[in-house]
Amino acid sequence: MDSDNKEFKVFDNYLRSVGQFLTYPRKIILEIFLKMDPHISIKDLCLGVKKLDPQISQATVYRTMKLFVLAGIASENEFSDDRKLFEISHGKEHHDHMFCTNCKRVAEFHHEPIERLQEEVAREHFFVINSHRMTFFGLCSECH
Amino acid sequence: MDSDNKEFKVFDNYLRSVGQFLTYPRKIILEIFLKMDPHISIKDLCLGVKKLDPQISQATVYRTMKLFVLAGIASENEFSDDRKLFEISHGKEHHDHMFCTNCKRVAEFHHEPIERLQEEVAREHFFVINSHRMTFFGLCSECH
DNA sequence: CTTAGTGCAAAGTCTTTGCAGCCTA
DNA sequence: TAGGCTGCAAAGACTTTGCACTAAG
Repeated sequence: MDSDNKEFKVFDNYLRSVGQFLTYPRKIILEIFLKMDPHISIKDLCLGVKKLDPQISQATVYRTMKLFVLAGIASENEFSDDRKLFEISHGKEHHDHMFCTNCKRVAEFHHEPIERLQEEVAREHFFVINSHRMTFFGLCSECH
Repeated sequence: MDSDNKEFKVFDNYLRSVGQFLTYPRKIILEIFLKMDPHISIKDLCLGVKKLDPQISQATVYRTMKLFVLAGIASENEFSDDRKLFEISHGKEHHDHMFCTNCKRVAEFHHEPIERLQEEVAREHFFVINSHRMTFFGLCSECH
């Protein structure tokens, strides 16, 4: 496995910085996370992990995903009531999402002019933006 | 109570259209919903309802909020893991949100140029937008 | 009389946690 | 040896549902 790629290094560094370690289950979970669909539910992730090693418990997957978020390599986004998905966030430029309500697929996009306007609007309202989220809901090119 | 204002009418019409009725518990819940904080959690709503009539059950509040959403007078938005809030949506122009991560307050804004760009971006990606959501996370003017 | 609506409690779902044993520095 | 780490099962939080009863046309 490519356990020497950037996410593994970032995660390992994070763990060391808080006195923790890149253990075997954590490696497996990260490996699966990187390998599967880039927008994945914790349920599917658990399935993938179980398939590779049935020994690893769901509790560990939950605990590890929280660590991924803290380490900055993953983020979570709720697209609908029953679709809270994780995605890899490390090393990716900020982006927004288009969620197809038919096929449930998620596409990403980035649009600089909107980004600039968002900052401007926030400034106008004396709001200090830390992050923002924008999602389109509708039908992707294949579904309409 | 102002049970003849527009939300009551819209809700009543919706209910009739699906063969249901604007019952007493539904009236109370709508009254409280309109009266309390414009961005409210179901928990707080239940508290408000219980205060006015302890007889009304939580199950009815849950069931009624679903009806509000179907009727188009309410919408739900998740601002953080533990803050899923309902707001009145009927008769309001589309708007986006600024969520203060410190005081947890929600402010609304509308910005036409961004709206237009969003439509343009969607078109560029052959995505048919049905709705969209944009939220800023950060500190409001009072919190920084 | 018939259908919808309700409260209650039980059941679901998703997520977290306590704990005893295990592993690793 | 001292932490952290893990699986397991139990506990929690939130939401939905089955049911018997009530209400309304």
